[in-house]
Amino acid sequence: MATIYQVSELAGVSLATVSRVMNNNARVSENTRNKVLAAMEQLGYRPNSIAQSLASNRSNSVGILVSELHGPFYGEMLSGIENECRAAGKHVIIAAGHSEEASEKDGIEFLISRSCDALILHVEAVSDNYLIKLASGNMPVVLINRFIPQLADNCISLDNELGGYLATKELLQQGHTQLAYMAGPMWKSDAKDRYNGHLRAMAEYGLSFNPALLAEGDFQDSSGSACMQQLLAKGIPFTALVCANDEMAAGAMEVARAQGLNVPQDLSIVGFDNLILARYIYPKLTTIDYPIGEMGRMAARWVLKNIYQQQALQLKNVFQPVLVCRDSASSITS
Amino acid sequence: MATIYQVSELAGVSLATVSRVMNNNARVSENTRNKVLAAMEQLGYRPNSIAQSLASNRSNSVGILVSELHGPFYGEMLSGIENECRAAGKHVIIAAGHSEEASEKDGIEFLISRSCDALILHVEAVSDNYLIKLASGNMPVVLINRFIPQLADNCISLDNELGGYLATKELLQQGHTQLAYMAGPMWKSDAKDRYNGHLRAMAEYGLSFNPALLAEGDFQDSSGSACMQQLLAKGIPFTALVCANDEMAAGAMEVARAQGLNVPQDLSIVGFDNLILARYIYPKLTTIDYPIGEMGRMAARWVLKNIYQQQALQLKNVFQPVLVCRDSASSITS
DNA sequence: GCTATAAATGAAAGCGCTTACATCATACTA
DNA sequence: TAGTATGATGTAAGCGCTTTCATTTATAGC
Repeated sequence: MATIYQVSELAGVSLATVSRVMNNNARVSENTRNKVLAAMEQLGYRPNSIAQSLASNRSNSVGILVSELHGPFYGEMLSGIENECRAAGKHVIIAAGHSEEASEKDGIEFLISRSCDALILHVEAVSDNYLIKLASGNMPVVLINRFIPQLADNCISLDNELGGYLATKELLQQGHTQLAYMAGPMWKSDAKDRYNGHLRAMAEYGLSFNPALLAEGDFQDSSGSACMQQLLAKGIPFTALVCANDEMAAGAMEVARAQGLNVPQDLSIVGFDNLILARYIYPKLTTIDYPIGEMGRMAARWVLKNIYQQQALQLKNVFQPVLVCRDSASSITS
Repeated sequence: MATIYQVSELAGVSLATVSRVMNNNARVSENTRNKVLAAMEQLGYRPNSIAQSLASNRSNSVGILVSELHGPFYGEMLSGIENECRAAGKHVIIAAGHSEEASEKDGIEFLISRSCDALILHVEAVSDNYLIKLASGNMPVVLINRFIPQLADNCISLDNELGGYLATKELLQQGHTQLAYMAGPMWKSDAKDRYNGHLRAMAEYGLSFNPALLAEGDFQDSSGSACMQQLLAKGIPFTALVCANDEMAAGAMEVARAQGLNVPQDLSIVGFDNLILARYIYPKLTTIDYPIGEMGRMAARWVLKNIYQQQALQLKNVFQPVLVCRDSASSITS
């Protein structure tokens, strides 16, 4: 690999000059610039970005931490971020936190040690305080899917409470009065918020919620199946089920079908997230759209604007969920 | 951020010694080691990996290029790689190539300039020659889902031809004789191989394939729907359909249902890949398992063994696809 | 005790860049 | 024409590490 030194030699200039034409941040005469470019071309020169980072203390790369690399949710988010960054000539370094505190911290430290210019984090296990402290350092931080009042400007979040409310309201409007709720792990704020939205809608319609019809899963489809079994086993009738995410809804639907329940005739189901799979499931899932790709893009824009001086960009911190009507929920037929 | 120099000062040793205890690659007396560790602890020292990379010309990170960051397929693969790497203390830098030649090359060059120790590539648009040339340089390269004879050792691939064969054979064994085939884009080698496997199975059963019952899609679900419409529009009867991947199968199934066809009673469908969604679809999709997560892990192991000297690891280059029987294919009922 | 050998440590030269500062033409101003 | 901006380029000091080589110190043999 050619170095800047060889380029400067071939072009007959100093390395400072080569650096200048590379970075385009100081005047260089048309003539020398051309000589340098020709030399670069001839040598197939590619700047060593590690050396650039070390010298400039900037890396042109943004660090991203997600809980998992697989799964439809994170893929969409990563894709949104990467698209936006690449278009701006920035690169991404990705680590996974696996929803465990130690692992999340470890990932964050790795990204920092990698001299990222900013961090985009989707973290769940780490505490608010840790993040507040982190953000008070030199490393710019953006939080996705988490809202911390003291860091409001750095948070790109969804109004989960509203989402839970909308999901439930849809069912209520269709005349259902006996609803079950399948929650995510309640220690996660999004799971709790969605549940609170549910309760608000219920209250608004003057319905009291039967705690026996609440099941807590872990956002995976298998727990959706398990929870559904639990709920049915209780023998308390319900005509509608709101699930805290699509994957659990899919698991639940499978069990329902296995037990001879028709969806939506016997049981209406509403999900949350609007994953791709919501369209594949049969019947197609009515759900709440979570614009995670767009939110990823927005987090990237936050970085572009605040770190890379792209002033023109418009930012938006809180996204509104929207109901997507498909086939899994219908008005009560009995 | 503390530097190695501050640590050495606090511990009262030279920076060379600090470096030695960090890297654990030279003898340091128990006594000094403890002093250094204590100093590190006290300062909250984290080595700057950029500087480490520049000095050592090793980065402890492996570069990964995938076509897309979203989608169930790549997520699984990335996850497999990341898990294996992280367990070994290596990190991943990810770029997307978007199946376009320029973009793939650009991504590869970025990863190289980032001083990755090795590259794991899932590329489609770039030529064999380019890859052969790349691999002949200093940068170790592993190819996933692509087989190039000259680079056989560096390829982790699936026997796609066998997969196509197995999918078709399953249908043939169930008594179907009128089969349609929905291919992926034929310029991609995996699409072609799968199709060839289909032809082999047909030939083995003494059936000639009717070219009118071949449709070429692009591996997306929307093209699955479009192709299905085309096929049905021709009015040539067929009782079974083999799809070159699950997503197209999902699209096709939707159209079939819309046209009043019951799966599998009226039409048997077999997919390929065994994505998560294959389990969610109704009826559950019979398909060919593509162990992409496992293959990602294997690619990572290749790197660990060949680059990071973890000799003990066992490698495997070619994976065998396996039929997964579910509900979308059944013996002919008429 | 004194040398031969090995173990522990330090000094210093990079790795490939960026960037503050110095230098040298050239073009204006008065 | 001297004096001064101004633009173009070069010089050299780092950035925070690794690693070679030299030096010092401990260990052992006799």
